[in-house]
Amino acid sequence: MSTTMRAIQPANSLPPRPETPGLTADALDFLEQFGSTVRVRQGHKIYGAGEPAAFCWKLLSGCARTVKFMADGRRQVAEFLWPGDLLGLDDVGTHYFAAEAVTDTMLRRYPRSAVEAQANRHPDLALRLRSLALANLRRAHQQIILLGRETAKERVVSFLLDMDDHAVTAEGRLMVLPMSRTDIADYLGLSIETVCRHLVRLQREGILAIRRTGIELLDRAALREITS
Amino acid sequence: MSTTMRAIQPANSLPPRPETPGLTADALDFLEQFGSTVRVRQGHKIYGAGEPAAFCWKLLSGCARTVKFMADGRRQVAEFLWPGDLLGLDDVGTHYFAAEAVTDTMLRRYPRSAVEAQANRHPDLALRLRSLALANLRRAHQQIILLGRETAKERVVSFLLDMDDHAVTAEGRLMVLPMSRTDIADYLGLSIETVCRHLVRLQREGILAIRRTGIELLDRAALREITS
DNA sequence: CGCACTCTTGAGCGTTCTCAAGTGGAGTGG
DNA sequence: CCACTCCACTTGAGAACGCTCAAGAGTGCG
Repeated sequence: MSTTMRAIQPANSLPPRPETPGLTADALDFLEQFGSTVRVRQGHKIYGAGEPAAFCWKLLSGCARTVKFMADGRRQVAEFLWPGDLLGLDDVGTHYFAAEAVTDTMLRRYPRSAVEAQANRHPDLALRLRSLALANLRRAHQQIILLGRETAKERVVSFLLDMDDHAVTAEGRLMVLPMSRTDIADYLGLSIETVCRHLVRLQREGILAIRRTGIELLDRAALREITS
Repeated sequence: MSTTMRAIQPANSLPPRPETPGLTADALDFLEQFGSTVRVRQGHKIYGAGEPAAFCWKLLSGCARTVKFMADGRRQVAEFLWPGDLLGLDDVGTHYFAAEAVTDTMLRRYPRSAVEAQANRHPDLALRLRSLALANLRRAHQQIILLGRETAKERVVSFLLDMDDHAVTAEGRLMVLPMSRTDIADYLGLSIETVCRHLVRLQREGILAIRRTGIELLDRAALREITS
């Protein structure tokens, strides 16, 4: 598979919506000796669907996505990745999803053979890897509920609240969304127009403001009310 | 979380649609000493959402489902479980989904503390647990694509092909579906009426026959064509 | 300034949903 | 054994939500 494993949960004021265990990266630190740093430019692939899962990756900077195409071109985005997140650990033989850079990214790449070998010798690393897989699984299950049973408006709001934990810029209020509307639509199982319209509708309700460079959340309580 | 971990992949003539690694249950065998056998009747809960994940379970016989309710009653079924499948292993602290018996079931129950303790000492068990988590993750990702980007007709057909691997009766052709239409609808993110209508439509096309006790697949090639 | 691209807006359509009624077994009690 | 009830499933009609197609607005870049 191609999703990701969230390695570090940043200590935000708002707790992240996916309730992940408090993981730190320390148990992975001694893998550093096997790592190499890679740069992937905006829009380019990190790894492809169907390719052997020879490496796993840690996102150092930028934003990435995991995607899968259907035969006729329909696309599903499974996850967005943020600095500190791990990619490619959830595929056994070959990658199920592809991974692509949403913005210019820097990554650290580790051979899977080294990871597996170390995991065999260090129970704490094995436990960490399992915890990461389970944290990913929980997020996948949350996405299943979102896609299976939430309305378009609820999906957009859920997305905004999720992004609120990740995409906040240093200068306060404005939430910068590095991904395109198309990415958001394919992540939420909607059309790009539906995403647009609901954002505009929320803006008219005074809940948010759409800016040139991002979105400003004006009434988080109202957003949380919508997702109930 | 509350989904399941598929322990054994039965050697069917048709390969199962989710490409899981070839797992056998042997590495879990020495947990048997900690297990106890439990019977859960049709419709009753095995464990509830939000409850501490104190046990994990192996389904010995019958069929089970993992479900989650939204505040207003909307329901999502995450998975159906079959004999040999493991439940409850994918939750860290508390169960995210609930698990319920679709039919009368027999289960084997293991304390998580014992599982964790053994996993710490036996790297092969730790690896097995991780493989199970990753197999579950892959199936969750397949469900995400189904829910995000497939049409109602495609979802119903995907479901039928999945069930074809599990629910086959000994007496040949008839596929017995132990779960209700409501379960199927909540699994596929559809309304019960939409599931019905598409089944009838497929029957009219001569692809299947709806029987009192189940469904007979008449043209599997046509079904596979639909999911492309 | 013009081109390319993303995002927004509009109109109309279609799939799916909701609400409602009807059907048919399975089980129960007379 | 036959009514009666209950429940799951099916079928129908109409509405609603989200999609498609199309055009327009805004932005960045050469």
